Amino acid sequence: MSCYNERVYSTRVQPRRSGRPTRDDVARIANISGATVSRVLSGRSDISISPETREKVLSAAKELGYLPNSAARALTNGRTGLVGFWMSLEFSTYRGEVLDCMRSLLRGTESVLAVTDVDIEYSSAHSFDRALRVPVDGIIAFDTSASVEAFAQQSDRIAPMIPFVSMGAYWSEARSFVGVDLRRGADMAMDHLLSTGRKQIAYVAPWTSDLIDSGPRFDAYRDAMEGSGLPSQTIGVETTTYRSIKQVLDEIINSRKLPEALLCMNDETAVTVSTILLNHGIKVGQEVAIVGFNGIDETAHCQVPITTVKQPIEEMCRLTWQFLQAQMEDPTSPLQQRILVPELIVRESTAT
Amino acid sequence: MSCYNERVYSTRVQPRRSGRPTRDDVARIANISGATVSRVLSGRSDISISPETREKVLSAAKELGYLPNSAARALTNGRTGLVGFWMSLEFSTYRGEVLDCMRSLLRGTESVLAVTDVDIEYSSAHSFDRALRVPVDGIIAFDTSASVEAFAQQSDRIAPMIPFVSMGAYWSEARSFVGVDLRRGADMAMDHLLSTGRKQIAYVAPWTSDLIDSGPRFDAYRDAMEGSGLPSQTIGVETTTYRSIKQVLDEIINSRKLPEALLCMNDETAVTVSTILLNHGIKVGQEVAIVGFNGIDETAHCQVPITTVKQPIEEMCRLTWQFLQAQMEDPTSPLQQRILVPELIVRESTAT
DNA sequence: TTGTATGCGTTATCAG
DNA sequence: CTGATAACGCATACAA
Repeated sequence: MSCYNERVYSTRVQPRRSGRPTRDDVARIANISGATVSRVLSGRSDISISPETREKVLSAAKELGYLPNSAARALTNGRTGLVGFWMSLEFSTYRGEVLDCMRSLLRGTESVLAVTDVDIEYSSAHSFDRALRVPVDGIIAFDTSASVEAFAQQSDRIAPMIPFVSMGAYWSEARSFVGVDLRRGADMAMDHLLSTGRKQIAYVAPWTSDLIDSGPRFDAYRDAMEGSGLPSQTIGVETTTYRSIKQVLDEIINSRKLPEALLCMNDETAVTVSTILLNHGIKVGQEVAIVGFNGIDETAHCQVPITTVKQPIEEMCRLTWQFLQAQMEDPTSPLQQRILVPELIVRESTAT
Repeated sequence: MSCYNERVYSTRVQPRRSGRPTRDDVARIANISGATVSRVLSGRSDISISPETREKVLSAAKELGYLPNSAARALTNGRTGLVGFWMSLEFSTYRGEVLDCMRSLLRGTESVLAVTDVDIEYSSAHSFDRALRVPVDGIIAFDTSASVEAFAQQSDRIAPMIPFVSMGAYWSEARSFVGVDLRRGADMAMDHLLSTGRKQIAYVAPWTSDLIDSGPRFDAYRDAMEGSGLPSQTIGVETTTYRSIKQVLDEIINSRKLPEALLCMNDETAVTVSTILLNHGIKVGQEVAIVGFNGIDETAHCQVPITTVKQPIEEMCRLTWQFLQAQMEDPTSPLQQRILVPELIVRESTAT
């Protein structure tokens, strides 16, 4: 390159150098080549390094507080060691239990879980784009209906390249998944309520969500009621907080229109409903039956233990991780799809 | 370079190419340069592109299902747009509420939260290394004592380079933090118990954790008891599950050695303890006082509302994010440190 | 408006 | 055992 052709990149919009010390900074201090620094710091045992060199590198690295740049590493290696876990970070006990389980599974592994918020309420495209900013080797999408579809759609081509397994209540046939047949679970719950003689059964869900008039839980409810020639009744709550549920229930109770049974879209709601009824002196189980979904621990230990449709969390997570590992090892491996059936756990809240 | 000097890197151990289409693949299809593809896909409005070119690029990208490689982008830009959120993914309601709050804060931002499991039980160095594999622009460490220390130690040099704010009960003076003075909160709780005449007060925590004989909560308990000339009594539980708490309590109740008050290390434990006592027909509040920590919603709505030391979640998260943003904008900005005081919320469980 | 060339910080290959 | 260097995929300064 001739001297008059020197390029001077003086005015970059954004500084490229992060300011952090790099491998070559370490090399300079240690008076050896950058390649050797890499070798030492790679921590591989199949590479031989002279003790003095190793020492020089390590002390230089320590002095500088050097930390390898993970983006550069990822670019070179073609892999990051990260597994993206897409889920709604909106809090729920069930989600917490699932996260807990997944975390235990990955603990012994080389992979690191990077949990990303995929917001159900917001535009799926937006969440989707954001979640994809995390450089991962594979993705687990847990209970994120919108994103699964978006991903599957855009995925005509890209999908086969990124290891992806969806897990939970929603899935796309185009990709690998471990699904839970909530419809079946809800059917079991309705069978149970109807076969124990309940006729006035209402479905409880937030009217701000899709669950209020669609999805496997609602569908099962509606079909069962119609199948028995009974009228449906939906109780919409603002949110699943104590306050807003109480507001709705108080009104119903005061107007003496409380049904014989309440099918709640999740356990938290069921527990709260139960508490409120009990505070009104209503006998949960005898007077009013309550059923929840997911099977969180609390349903077993609250004042009146609650009947619930328990998700097979452990098996779901285990299979998902297994499927994803297979795909990460061989991206061309065939799709793996499995549907699990939840379990109806009958407790006092639906006693006769 | 002369022809006899051609290097042929034919046999790489690991394939470098991920197999996914790259920017230049798109360029080839569209018959234009890679730079232009970048320009189109950057979505910047201050760059002028001819309509036909844009169209060509977009359709080629779509055809290939092209997705930019985030690692490469990060390397070039010097930033990833990710914020690392370090926390224990071991489930607890309090952690869930904090996560929920943080997520809301970042929702409107350009930044994406990448939640990483930092396991308290395991070697801090291990967790630490794993968490650092995520390429982030800044780090929030929530209630992760070991990692904060490890980071601060290693941080003599590196620390100033990576924006880092710790949040919650643990912090290092060497870095920015938003702390919560749990000691003060626990002092308030003990004052309350003692001033309402309780003398036999026990401290409840898992004996498998450090909390059983150290930390702000235990220290406050011990000091208050000693200060009043009262004997300390620690009740160690295996875990904070219903089963293991019940096992311990049953024994104590049967041997008629139940204290007048129980200071529980967290709300979940307090709620469970309360439930168990109530099932034994023991009047919570009158016969036995119960205090929890953190201030989760449930304490307000359970059978007997529980007195608790409430964490200032919202303010804590807001300040932390504010501090981190400042550091990310200007890495040389001075440390920001703040300590918040929790609030004692008195409820029926400590009624006289 | 578009193409060419450079560098981001690594790792792995090849030549000493 | 160590040093030089070619990629990895992208964004931008510069030239055209």
